[in-house]
Amino acid sequence: MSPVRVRFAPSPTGMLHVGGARTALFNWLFARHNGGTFILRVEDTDNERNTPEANEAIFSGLTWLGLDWDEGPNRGGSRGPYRQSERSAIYESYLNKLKDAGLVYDDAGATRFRSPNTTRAIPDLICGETVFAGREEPDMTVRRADGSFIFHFVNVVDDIEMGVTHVIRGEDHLPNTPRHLDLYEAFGVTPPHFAHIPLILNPSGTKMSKRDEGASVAEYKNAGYHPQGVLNYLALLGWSPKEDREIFPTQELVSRFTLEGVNRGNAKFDLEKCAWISGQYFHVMEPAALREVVLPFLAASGLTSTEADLPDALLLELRTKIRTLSEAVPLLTALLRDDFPVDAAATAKLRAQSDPKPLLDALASAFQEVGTWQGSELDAAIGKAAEGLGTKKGALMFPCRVALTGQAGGFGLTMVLEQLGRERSLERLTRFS
RNA sequence: GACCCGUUCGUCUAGCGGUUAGGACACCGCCCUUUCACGGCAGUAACACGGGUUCGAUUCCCGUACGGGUCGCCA
Repeated sequence: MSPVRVRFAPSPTGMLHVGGARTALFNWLFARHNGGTFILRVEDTDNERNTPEANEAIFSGLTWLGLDWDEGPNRGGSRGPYRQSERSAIYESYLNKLKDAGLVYDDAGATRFRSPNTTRAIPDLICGETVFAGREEPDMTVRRADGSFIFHFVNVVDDIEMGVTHVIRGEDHLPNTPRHLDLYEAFGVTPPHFAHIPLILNPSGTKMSKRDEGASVAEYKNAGYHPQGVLNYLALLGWSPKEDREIFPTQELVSRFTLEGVNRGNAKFDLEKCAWISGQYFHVMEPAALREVVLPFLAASGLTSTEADLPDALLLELRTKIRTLSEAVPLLTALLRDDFPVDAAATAKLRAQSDPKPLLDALASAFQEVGTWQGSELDAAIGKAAEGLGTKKGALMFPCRVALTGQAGGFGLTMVLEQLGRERSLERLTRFS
C-alpha cells in the first residue's frame, strides 16, 4: 500500500470549530498511526472569508491541540502552495482538461460541468458501501462568473495534486461524494479511499453551529481547559478504543487509532464530560508544569503574582480542585489579594446559622497562641477553640473559611491558614463582621 | 419533498446469536475528611416499534417511527 497521505481542509471562517477540530484529529491520528503525512490545506476560495485573522484562528487552534501538520501553510511541502487562493494556475490547467474533453460549457459567465449523473457506489470505510442511484441534479458549477472556482472542483483537483490517499471528512460530505467521483472519472484518476465520520451534534440534537457553547476551540483555550484533555475527549466522541477506560494520552490515541473503531452514529456534545477529562489531566500535573500554565492565567485576570506565591504544596492541592485553569483564579484570588471578593450566598448562609462573631473571636485568640504557624498546630488550635466554646471543631471551620476567603469552598482550611500566614489570617478573622 | 446515513441508560460508549446488557460523565447515597475537594464503595437509569430468520435475538434481514445530513455561482 502506498504511504498514507491525508489532509484537513478547513475554510477560514474565523474560528476553528470543534467539529473541524475532530475531523483534523481523526486525520492526524490516522496519519500518525500509519506513519503517513498530514496535510493542512486552507480552502479559501471564497474571498470574503479569507482574512489573516481567520487563517490564524485555524493555525492557533490546531497548534494548541498539538496537531502539527507535515505539509501546509507556514510549513511548506513539495505539493504546495497550500492555500487555494494561490493555486489558480493549477485549477486553470485542470479546467482546460475538461474543456478539451468537451465536458464543460458556459452558462451566464459561469462554467458548468456536464454531470453524468450515473449511479455511484461509494465503498466508504466507515459507512460501508453506499449507493447513490442515478440523480437528476443540475450540472454542477465549477467556476463562478467572477473567475473564482467552486469547492467541489478545487477540492478534487487538490486531492489529486496532493496525492491524498484517504479522504476522512464529516458525514455531511457523503452526499457530495458522487459528484466528486464524476470529476475523478472525468480526469481519469482513481479516486482515494473515503471515510465519512459522523457529526457532532449540540445538546439539543442538531448539527453543532458556531453559536453553540463550546463550538470554538478558542473557547477551550481561553477557559484554560487542558489541551490534551480536550483532545482526549474529542477522540472519544465518535471513536472508541473499546476498553473501559477514559483517559488516553495523545501518544496512546495514536497507537490505538483505527478507522474500524469509528462509530456510525452522530454524537451529542457534552461539555461536562469534556471538563471532567480536562480535570483528570490537571489532577496528575506536576507542580512546576501547573505553575507555568497557571501564572499567565492569573496575570490575564489582573492578578499580579510571582512564583513564590505558588509553592509546590499549594499547587499539589490546587491540581485536585480544578478542571480548567479559569477555575483556579477565584481560588487563588482569595489567597493572593486582600481585597478578595466575598460570595454573598456564603455569608448569608453563615449568618443564617448563628452569629459568627463569637466563633471568630475564639478562633482568633486560639490562633494567637500558636507557636509555629503550621498545619498540625493550627489544627490543634481550632480544636482548642471549639473546646472552649463547647462545640464541635467542624462547626468552626465553615465560619473560619468564609471569613478568610469569602467563599464556601476552596482549599483545605489549614492550607488557607498556612498560605495566608499569621498576620493576614488574624486580620481577616477580626475584620469580618 | 427526494436521496443518503443513523437508532443500547439523560449523555459518550462496550457488546459483533445464548451476558445478572459492562464502563464513563451527570445524578443520588455511604465511607474517608471534625472543613472544601480528591479518592473509594454502592445505587437509580438503556437495547425505538412491528414483522421475519433461528432452538434462541440487543446482535442477522425487511418494514415503520424517530433523529441527523445533503440537495448553491457556501465550504
